[in-house]
Amino acid sequence: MAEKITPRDKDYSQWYLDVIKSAKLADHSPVRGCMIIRPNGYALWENMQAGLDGMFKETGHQNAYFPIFIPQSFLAKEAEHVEGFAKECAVVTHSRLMLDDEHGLIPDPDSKLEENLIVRPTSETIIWHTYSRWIQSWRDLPILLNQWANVVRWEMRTRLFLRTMEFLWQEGHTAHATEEEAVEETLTILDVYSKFAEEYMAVPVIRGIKTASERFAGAVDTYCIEALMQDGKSLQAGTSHFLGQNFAKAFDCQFQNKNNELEYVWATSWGVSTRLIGALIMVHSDDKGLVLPPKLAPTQVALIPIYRKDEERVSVLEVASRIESELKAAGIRVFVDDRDAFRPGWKFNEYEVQGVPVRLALGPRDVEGATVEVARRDTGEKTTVNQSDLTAHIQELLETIQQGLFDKALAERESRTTEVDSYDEFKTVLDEKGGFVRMHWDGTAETESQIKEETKATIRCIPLEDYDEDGIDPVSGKPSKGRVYYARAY
RNA sequence: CGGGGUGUAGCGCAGCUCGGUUAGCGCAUCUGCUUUGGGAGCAGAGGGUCGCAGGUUCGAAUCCUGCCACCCCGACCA
Repeated sequence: MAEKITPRDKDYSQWYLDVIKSAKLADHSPVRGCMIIRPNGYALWENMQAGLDGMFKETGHQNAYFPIFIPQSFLAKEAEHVEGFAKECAVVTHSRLMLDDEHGLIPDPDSKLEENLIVRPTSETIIWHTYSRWIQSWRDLPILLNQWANVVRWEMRTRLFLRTMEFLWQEGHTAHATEEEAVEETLTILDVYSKFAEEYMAVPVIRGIKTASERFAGAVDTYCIEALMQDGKSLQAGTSHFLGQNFAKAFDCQFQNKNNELEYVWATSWGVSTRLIGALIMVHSDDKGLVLPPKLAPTQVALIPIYRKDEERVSVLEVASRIESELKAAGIRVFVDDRDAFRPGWKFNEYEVQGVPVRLALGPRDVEGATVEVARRDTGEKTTVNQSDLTAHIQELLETIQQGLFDKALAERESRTTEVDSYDEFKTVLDEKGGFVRMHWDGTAETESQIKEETKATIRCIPLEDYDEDGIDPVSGKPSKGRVYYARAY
């Protein structure tokens, strides 16, 4: 691909799309708002799934699968839930097509369904319908399930990975006997999400709770992790909801507790999606293309053999293959690109654009001196390493890169987080610097929506850490219990 | 749904104002030779119902009418 990537400071959105395109992560589909996830993108998703899935299982969850179609009547049962999702549902009304002389292929009017089916925008309704049949006693609780699935939300404006009409995600749905246990579950998952974001994705996150206006439709409380992108905008990277007894009441899901009383079941739901890939791109990548953290990179090390004559080819490939075995034995995901159809320079560029953390070059000079050229994707730094030290060196380097990416992202976020005590300063910071702005909030929806209207900034969250501090909301002049995180967001 | 714009090769575009004979350019693709330590060079080749449907005309990518699709801004978006 001879395509140039638009620099970030010229056009950030275009840069984002260029990175995705040149790293071959995804394509636009013939259907507006949908995306084709290409092998490079899907491999990344598989690594994310593997990491998260392991953590879910460690915390006692099991996977299950519920159907993609939900009876329309189910969606009507929880009032706030309907309001939140009704405007963005794909509806199935017919079961077959027929050939019409005038119009060609049309839905067969005779096949109209008795009840419309909704393509799930999320699965609370069908799952709580099911739970109401599974749960009778406190002995049936808790239920700790997760499912990996696709969902559809008919969005007006879409962007690859960040907001698509169909996306892949995991959704956890748990049922508990007590409020305390459900709240604890919500927070356990928030921990899992922050740990995953920070340790695997190398993306630092703010953990917090959403205000009423940003809350999930049907939740009592929505906890979230928020990450700051390089353009100073915030991205909600994961949410964990305490649903109270709302869905249990809507689906009549009661159990007999230890006191022999009937009680509604307490619920949580939580999810992260392919949007995480968008976050990953926007936090680490640069004007040369994708930059991936080693823990999630499908290929951690790309080895490029260099040769001219046939006898060089033989000797170089022999060493390359030995290095490949050694690295693989150490659990490193290495790929030897011995394709003759492409030249070394082209390959160097290819792996840079695709974000492979470490590139090795091995030519006749190296074979002679028993060395390898090692290049880092994140810093561009090149060194020459003795073949005998290579495996240990790479292992250490991958950890260094992983940590380096996190440290850099954290430093960036900290430098872009500003505490302000006046509305004027708030606006100035937002326009000139972007990022998170920590300001006192009086806790009212009025102030929140006034600020949103005037500045397009929203309260990303009320943070769980560093919150308690009495003060005054500079917009309303009313007392405040602490500083919240404001930002313009995706 | 309101405002603006665009449909010509896989992708990006020119040509349209002022109709004319074989519709062109860049990238990509294919073949051959030379190349290979940072996106190779040269030579040749393949690839098009000009968004769709009508109309005007000897003749339409070009003019007229209708339709369709997509994009941008706004509205909307847990």
